Amino acid sequence: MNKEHNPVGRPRNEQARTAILNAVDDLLFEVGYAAMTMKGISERAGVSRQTVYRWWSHKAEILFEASAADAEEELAISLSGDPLDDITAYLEALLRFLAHSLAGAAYRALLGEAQHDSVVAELLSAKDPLGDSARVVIERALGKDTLPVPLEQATALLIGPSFFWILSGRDPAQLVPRELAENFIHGLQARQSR
Amino acid sequence: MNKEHNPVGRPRNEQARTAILNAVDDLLFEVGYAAMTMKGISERAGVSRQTVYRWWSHKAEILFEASAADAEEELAISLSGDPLDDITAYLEALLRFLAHSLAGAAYRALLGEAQHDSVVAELLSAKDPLGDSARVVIERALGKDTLPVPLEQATALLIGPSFFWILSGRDPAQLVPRELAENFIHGLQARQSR
Amino acid sequence: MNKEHNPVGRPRNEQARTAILNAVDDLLFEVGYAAMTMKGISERAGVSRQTVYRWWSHKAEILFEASAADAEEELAISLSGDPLDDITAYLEALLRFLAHSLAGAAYRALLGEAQHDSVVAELLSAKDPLGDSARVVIERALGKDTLPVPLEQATALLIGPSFFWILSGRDPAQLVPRELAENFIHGLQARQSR
Amino acid sequence: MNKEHNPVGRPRNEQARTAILNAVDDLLFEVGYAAMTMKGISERAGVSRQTVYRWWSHKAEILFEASAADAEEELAISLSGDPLDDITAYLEALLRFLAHSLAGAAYRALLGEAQHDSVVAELLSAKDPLGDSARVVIERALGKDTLPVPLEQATALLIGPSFFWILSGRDPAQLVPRELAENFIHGLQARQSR
DNA sequence: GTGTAATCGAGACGGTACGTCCTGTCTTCGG
DNA sequence: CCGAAGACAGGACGTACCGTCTCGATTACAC
Repeated sequence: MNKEHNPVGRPRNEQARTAILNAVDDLLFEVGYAAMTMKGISERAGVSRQTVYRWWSHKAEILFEASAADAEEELAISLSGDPLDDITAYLEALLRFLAHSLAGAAYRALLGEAQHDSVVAELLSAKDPLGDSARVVIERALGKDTLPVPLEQATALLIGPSFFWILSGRDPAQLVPRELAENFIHGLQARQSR
Repeated sequence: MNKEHNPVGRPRNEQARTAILNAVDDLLFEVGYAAMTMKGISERAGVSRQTVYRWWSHKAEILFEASAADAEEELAISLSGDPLDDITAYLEALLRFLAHSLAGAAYRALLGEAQHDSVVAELLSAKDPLGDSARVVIERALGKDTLPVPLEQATALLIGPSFFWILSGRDPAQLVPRELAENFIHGLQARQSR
Repeated sequence: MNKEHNPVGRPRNEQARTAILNAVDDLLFEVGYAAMTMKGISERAGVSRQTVYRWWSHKAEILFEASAADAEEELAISLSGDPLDDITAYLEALLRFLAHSLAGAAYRALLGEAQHDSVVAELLSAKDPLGDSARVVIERALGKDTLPVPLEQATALLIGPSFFWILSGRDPAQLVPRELAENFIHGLQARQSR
Repeated sequence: MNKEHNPVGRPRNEQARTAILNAVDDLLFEVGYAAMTMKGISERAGVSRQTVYRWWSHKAEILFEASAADAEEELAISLSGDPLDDITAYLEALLRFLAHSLAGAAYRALLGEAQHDSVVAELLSAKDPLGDSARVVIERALGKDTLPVPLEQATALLIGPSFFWILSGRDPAQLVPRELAENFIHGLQARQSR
């Protein structure tokens, strides 16, 4: 009733699907995004090339599907109630994600690709783990209605500095999440009190 | 006296060099970074493939050399004396560069590539047009000694939000440079007055 | 029963195979062996370069396969019963093959290549159209058991003079097969009667 | 009087010439004819590429010049007075030359190349070490006027079998020069006595 | 001495083939 | 219909040599 009602023929092999997603994860770690090829993925997954192409068009899509859930999870934090603590915790998670996590490496690779491949750009704009997680944290920690700037801009103020720092190749150890959090909150308050 | 006075062998052909740099610029605009190939560059420049490889190893290197001067120029602003005006002007230049300029497209492509190619990453960290320009502006507009945070972090606070906004594919028209500038300055002042 | 009954995967394209063999024949005639390249062959055959390399490693192998059957056919003669006539007919066929036939040109090119390429040398020693045909003719025309010298040496005596004449670039018209045949037979008989 | 009377400009460097000829000899032995390149020759000789091209057009020309004298010397034999001994001695020298000598390897390489390169063919027909040496031996050993066949054909009968044997890749040890010599002489006598 | 002219080294140049790799599609057989 | 296997056209990869060229430096002869 609720499924494709008459899926005639042999059903999709779920083992093949997960083997491919795992292969992509492994290869990202082992050889990097650039050296990752559709051929390599299929061979690593022990799957025919056609099977990969049947379900995904680009390696970006596979990588996106393979890492999206991890990204969401890694960027979700439990709130304490204290705004400064919460923002700090979020920035710590963000830095960990961007600089040290495999899902974050996948995200950076995809975002890099998106700069010169509109298909990947569209993929990313459809599901935006950074923006989504930041929106949630800001709403919960600071309140949606008391924000002196639109929520979307606030996410950019929150994410931007760390994002730039990591993507421009700077050392993540030089960044202090608590200071960034203070700066973010005080900046908004300064605007508010004018 | 001050130059290499005995360059043995046939000298490098300067026309070939500029033809290659121009070809890279043209191709970036016409077909985009991903579809730009060493073969395509050499053919567009009317130059042998070997000649390209003799002087550059990767298309990234050529693009970097072709766009570095433009980037520097586009990000340099003349200062008025008023900090808010200056920061605003800089952010306007930054947004124009990242979102609309050819040199900016080159920069974004290279930065994207740097996420999964350490050779390109090194290339970019050697010459950092965004950081350099931001450092200059902050020093001149706000004074180097009165900054409540290290200069390097301040550049991240200044550049980060716009950088994230554009690279994550958001609409540049939704960003108001003056507001970003106010936020940047007030945030720093709030820190200072604590 | 007698064939590979389970050839997995897409079967080889027989059209591509014959197109390549024809292309090699054509190119040998049109541009000569030296100017014949793997690239040229693939383009002439309307076939991808990979497809050529998939089945043959060197142009020599293709040429060998393309001309072996023709060589065998051109060097096979129908026997009359008279030894002198038969040997004469064989030498006529041999001269025609070496000096005027396309398959002969292929054979000379391969033999030339074999002088400085051991891979080609092995190829030729595995299938030796001159030796094979001469062996047959001598056995049938003169009898195997009455030969005063080993069969193998007899083939060298039969083939050698014409072979040297042509390969050293001398004019085939100056060679009279009947005289060579007489000389060959009388030489053997002289040995025999001692 | 007998030399170029006014060779203006810097004279040719004789050291460079011999260095090139030696390099060709060395490379023929070390890497073989096919892998021998003009670039490799110049580098091995410690000479600029232009200097090689100034005096020779093809590697075949250099190799020819480098080996012609050796070939002539190796194929010249001192006559004893007994025809059978002389012919046998010549065939021994011929086999040694073709199968084991460096100059012989050069000759085979050039003759091989001549099968598909008319420039090399012309080179070889201008100076024919095998034919020349065989003519001399036959004239001296058997007398020019008593030959029952034209001298040129006689050389083919003498050289041909060994020539075919070696160039077709057969084992030189299986060939007995004395038997070949007997066969050659008896064959001619049989013709004569008819 | 002071041209003039040819040689030599070094090495850049436009070209072209090399053999390999990956792309995305296809064609077969078997589940 | 799905999937494994693998052939196919196409095209870029980076390398090697080709034969030519453009330099500066050298080495002879002629004036």
